[in-house]
Amino acid sequence: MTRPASELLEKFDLFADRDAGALVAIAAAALTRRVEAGDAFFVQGEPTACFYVLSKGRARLTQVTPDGQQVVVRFITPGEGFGIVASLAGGDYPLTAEALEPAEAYGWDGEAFKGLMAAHPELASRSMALLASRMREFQDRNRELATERVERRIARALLRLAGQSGVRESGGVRIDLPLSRQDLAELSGTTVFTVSRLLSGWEAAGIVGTGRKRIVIRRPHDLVAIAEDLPPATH
Amino acid sequence: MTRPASELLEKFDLFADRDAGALVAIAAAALTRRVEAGDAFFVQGEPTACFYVLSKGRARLTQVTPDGQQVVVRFITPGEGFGIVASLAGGDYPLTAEALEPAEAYGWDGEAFKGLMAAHPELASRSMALLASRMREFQDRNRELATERVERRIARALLRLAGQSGVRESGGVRIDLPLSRQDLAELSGTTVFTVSRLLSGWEAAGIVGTGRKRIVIRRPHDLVAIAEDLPPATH
DNA sequence: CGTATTTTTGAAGCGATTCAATGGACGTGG
DNA sequence: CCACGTCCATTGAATCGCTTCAAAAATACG
Repeated sequence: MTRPASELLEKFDLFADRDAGALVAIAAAALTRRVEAGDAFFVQGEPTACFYVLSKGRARLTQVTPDGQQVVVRFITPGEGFGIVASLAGGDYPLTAEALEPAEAYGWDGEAFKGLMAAHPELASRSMALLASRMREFQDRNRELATERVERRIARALLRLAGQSGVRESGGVRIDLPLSRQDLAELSGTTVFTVSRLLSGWEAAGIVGTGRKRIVIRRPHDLVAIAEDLPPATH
Repeated sequence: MTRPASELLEKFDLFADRDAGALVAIAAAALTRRVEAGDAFFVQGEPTACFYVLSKGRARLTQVTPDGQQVVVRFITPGEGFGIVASLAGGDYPLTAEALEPAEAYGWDGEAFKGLMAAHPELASRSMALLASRMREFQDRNRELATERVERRIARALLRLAGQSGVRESGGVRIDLPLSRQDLAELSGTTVFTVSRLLSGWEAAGIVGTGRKRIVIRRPHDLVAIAEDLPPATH
């Protein structure tokens, strides 16, 4: 277990604006953890240990229902935290954090993190703002799941992913994640089949380009039109 | 704007275990607000002002989509807080808090609340634990909306409401809220019609008793069986 | 007692799922 | 480098759960 250099922490939203002393203290309490592609930082149901901030790689948060159905909660890219809810509420991890590629994260023991927040109130307030913004995401997704049709939900999911992990590329924005149709289905509450059908349609219309675990948004505007249920723009 | 007596605050989870001095300071920063049945503490889209804890009455948190569809986010009973997310994340209120009966709440200005949390770290940690547990609720509801059928979702919604506002009564547990079929539909992501049909069926089976804005759970066990998709118990 | 709101019920239709089977991409080992 | 096995993606056809719309019944309220 090595410790991250305090300078590395500055890059992360959660620790931004902290003074050097605070960063050193935060870094001193951290541990570094490396995980292979396919392995998990933590698994749903095991007792809560750490809160993490991803430094390298990508991860996927999933939840499985008692009867084995899986839901993708969100994807994590470097700089984002995961396991916050668990480390604050205690109990067991409510979800699984799996590395999609070789990944590395800094972790803090629940108690250590609480101690740090007590010592650095600004850290506490940032954590709460982070939690609050995640709450909004969830509220929005809830509303979407409750009121919108699959097509719009998938369009929205793609746009969100593009915002989070999109990279500009010749002819569009590529979603820089190993994103299968299955993932997309579990993210938007539908089935692989429906996702496949819709993406095929969009590809034929030139709105997206697809490949195995690969999606490029060629006409973001048209995708927004679908997400917002606007009349499709004429070309 | 009167101020609540500090003794009154003790009853609330959020302020439990605070010492007398802290309670006095918290009470001093509070304002009391009374609202008529049907009126709102705040409306979705208006700039964030206060975080509230309900002291009397019932309230309902709703969100409307851009195209006018409404979703019920949750019901609030005395002792529960609302507007937390907004007061921490800032910006506009993401939802509307409407009183279902004459209601009263203690409120704290966003800045004041942050100040109190800085001064009383235990309050901050409780707030975070509260946020975290709300997060879990949302995650769960998300998963349900994504994977379960309407019947199970409604059964779950009823059980949750019974846990929150249930009162024992001859022949079952009554949900002590003015709960319309419409509310239940907007809470579980379906239509009034489907809710009405299912409740009629359950009533015929003796699982629930219904009335206008009134629901009594007569056989909680059977409702759990539906929620968990177990084989129905034989009688 | 009349009006407004809430609830129920029926019939028709569709969006999305389910299941089965095929097709294509990738990586690995010979 | 090709051949194989595995995983991922596609497509079609059948089905069903739920919604939609229309209309009537029940309940509460002034």
